[in-house]
Amino acid sequence: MTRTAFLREKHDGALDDRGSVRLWLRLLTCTTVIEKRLKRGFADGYDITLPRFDVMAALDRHPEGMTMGQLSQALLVSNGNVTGVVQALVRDRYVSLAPSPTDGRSSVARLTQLGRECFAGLAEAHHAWIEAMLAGLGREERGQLHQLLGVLKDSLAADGEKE
Amino acid sequence: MTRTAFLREKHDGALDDRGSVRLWLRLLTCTTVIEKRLKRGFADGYDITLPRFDVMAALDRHPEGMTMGQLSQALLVSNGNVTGVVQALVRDRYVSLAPSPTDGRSSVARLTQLGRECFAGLAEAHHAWIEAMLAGLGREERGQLHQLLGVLKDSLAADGEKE
DNA sequence: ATATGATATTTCAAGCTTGAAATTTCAGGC
DNA sequence: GCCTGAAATTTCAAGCTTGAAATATCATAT
Repeated sequence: MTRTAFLREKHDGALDDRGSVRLWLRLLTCTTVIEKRLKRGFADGYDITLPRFDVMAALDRHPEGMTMGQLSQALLVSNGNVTGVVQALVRDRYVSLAPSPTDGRSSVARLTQLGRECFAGLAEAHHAWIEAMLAGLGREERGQLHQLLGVLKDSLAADGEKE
Repeated sequence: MTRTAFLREKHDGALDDRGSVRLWLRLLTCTTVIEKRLKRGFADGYDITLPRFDVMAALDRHPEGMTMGQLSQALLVSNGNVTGVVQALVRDRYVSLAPSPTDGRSSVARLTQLGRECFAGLAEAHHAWIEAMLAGLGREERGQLHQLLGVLKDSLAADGEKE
């Protein structure tokens, strides 16, 4: 019995068939599913959380270090949030915090040697999981999806300007 | 000065330009932005949270009521989660809980009259916000995006089968 | 009737997230 | 040197989320 797998969609079977809402729910469902699988993968195999991975990824691309504010901007999360996540990473010896030499209010976060080494493995797993989840999309489809999401991004930016 | 609005993308400027990861980050960014705006809109204008709205939306489409397990499945969240959100809605008189007549383990949640009335306004606002955020996409583009996300959903379902 | 495994739910600790308030530091103007 | 507004950060309460453990109930075979 080779039944084809399918995924329930959030609010499946909604009667209010307003297209824009259905599109949004589908977008939300895809993102949620991917995010949960990544989270699970990191938790099961590497004992790390997604937010911590995000911080490490940002720091990995900025060997010179990043301030809390820069991290907050790069990750689209609040300042207070970054504080907690970075503290956890410092406690685990993956990240070091040093006072900024140019601005007494800021401190600069950097990956430690241990952090860099661990992150290499994390990034590889992360990439492989995503590749597997996108395996059903051809090269052409990926390009189209990326392009359409770009249009959506622009639409969101335009809408965000209006207040 | 009419500068064109744009949106920062999570991990913008990543050096590891692996296409699948970039596609995922763009998907994540769009979803995150939309979700935050909905959340903000509900919090500012209606003093309600997104999870509570989700529960009310599910119940609105099931006037006969839903068990906790059904809510959990419909919303793709854990059982324990539903318990807390429903309790908050019961406290606010939007939802009623009654023991299931057929199964002593289950209780059935329903929208109260107050809940139904409030939800009508919430749903209208929700739809309008989404419509505004998608305003930059034409009819054709929406259809394509919806279709491609369907392909992605199938890909996720296929990948999920593999364990 | 009862034992047993399955099912529905709640409880709970740990972690993420936000926004607002408080704190510290900076940068100019005086 | 001081004052003042701006900027960077931390703190904190409230709320969401999960997964695991605990409870309670059901369904069935004996």
